[in-house]
Amino acid sequence: MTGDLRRQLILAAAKRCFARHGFAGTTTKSIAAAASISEGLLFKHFPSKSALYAEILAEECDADPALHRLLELEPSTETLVVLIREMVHHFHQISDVPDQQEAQRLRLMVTSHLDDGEFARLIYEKIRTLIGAMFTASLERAVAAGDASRVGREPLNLFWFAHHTVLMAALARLPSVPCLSYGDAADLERQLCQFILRGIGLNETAIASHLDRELSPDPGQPATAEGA
Amino acid sequence: MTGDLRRQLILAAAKRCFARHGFAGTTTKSIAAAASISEGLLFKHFPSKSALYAEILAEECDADPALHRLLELEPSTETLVVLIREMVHHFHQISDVPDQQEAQRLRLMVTSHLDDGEFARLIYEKIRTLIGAMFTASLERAVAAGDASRVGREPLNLFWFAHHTVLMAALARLPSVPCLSYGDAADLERQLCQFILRGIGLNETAIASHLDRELSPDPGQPATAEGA
DNA sequence: TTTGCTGAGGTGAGTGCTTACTCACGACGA
DNA sequence: TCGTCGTGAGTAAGCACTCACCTCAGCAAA
Repeated sequence: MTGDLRRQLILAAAKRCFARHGFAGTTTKSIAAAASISEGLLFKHFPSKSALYAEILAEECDADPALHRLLELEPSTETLVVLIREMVHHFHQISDVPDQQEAQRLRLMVTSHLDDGEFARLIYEKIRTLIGAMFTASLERAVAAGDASRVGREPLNLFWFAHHTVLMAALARLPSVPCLSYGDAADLERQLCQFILRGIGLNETAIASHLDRELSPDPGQPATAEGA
Repeated sequence: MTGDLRRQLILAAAKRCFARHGFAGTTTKSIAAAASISEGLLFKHFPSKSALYAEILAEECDADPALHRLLELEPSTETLVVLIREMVHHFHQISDVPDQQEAQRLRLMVTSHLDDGEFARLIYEKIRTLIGAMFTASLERAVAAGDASRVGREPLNLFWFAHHTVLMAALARLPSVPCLSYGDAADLERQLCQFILRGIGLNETAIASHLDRELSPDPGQPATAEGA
């Protein structure tokens, strides 16, 4: 077993532990067990539990490459709808596939809010630089095209509101027994999309035409709409 | 010092500790210090750390009495707007007043989502029984009055979406350095209200008329719109 | 081929410290 | 002289972290 591979295995195991039990709730013993090694070896690779945790957080800061596909689209009402739809789908699927990469990222993100918020700030900033411009530009176009009404002087806030909604909805479905039993859960993604699109100012006709246009089942691996 | 009073002081101190550092991150020593007593006395009042934690969670399940004021209103578009406005205000103020009762409740709520979700389910259920009917009835009236368009077969989901949005917005502002720097933060409450009211289907004219109607600064202690 | 050395991968029994929790005992009002 | 309030020095277990030691491929001299 080469050192670098072992290192990656430890990081993966530790991420699972930290995501599920938080920093204080995770013991180095449990990490070592999850990685199927001795505690001694763990400390050969990482100087301390904190250093290991810090490295996981830093690693998670790297943005999702699948996201970049969205950024090549032309700003438009259509793009706006796609953006929201992908974002909703991305968060929605987190709780469907258990113990998955993205679920861990969500947990780390939420944990950070309860802590000093440092990690969350980094992620938010990364999201902002990646999709902020695309979102506001698309909203501008939508307003110009008569698809949306202009709302307030801070269109980016609308994006964050949307992000809040889907993140919290995903969090509520995270425990093995979901915290909330939505009525008509099968249609949940669509309801979320409609709520958000109306919220950011799109009118009913624009929503109806653009949201229905793409009822194609997701082709292969759909782009995720952001990073946490 | 009477036993029952001491008990309450311990509970209050422990709630602060648990809310800030989580269950695993809190030591009985720190709780005793926060309550200005010895560890020994702590265990005279509570058989274990877990029992103390459980009692705090159970206590938090009791609904907010201030909420009941809202429930005496007649279901209407106006009531709907008031409900959302109060909910937004309630969550918004959490991060303004640091180390406050409601902030602890928010932390416990979020922590539960990362854990087994048991506590969160109880709270959600309590909220649902308290305001579910009022929300849906008001939305019905709004639709009937031409103030809102009917959206989907599950109006209650819309309420949860709204709840998600404000809860997450509050969470983002919880750390001493907020995770997000909203543009034009002074107007944030109003922007959130507009986002949500549009999201649940109210039309622009209804929002404009009802939201502006009550720009009166909150009279005394405003009712909080829910329990977490 | 054999031998001996090296250095990285890996272990498990420690280390001292902290944790949750206990207990013998003092203070004191009823 | 009780019983309640309260303490501080315990205890055993668990914690992050260390260290002496083992294994074994790789490699070069004999």
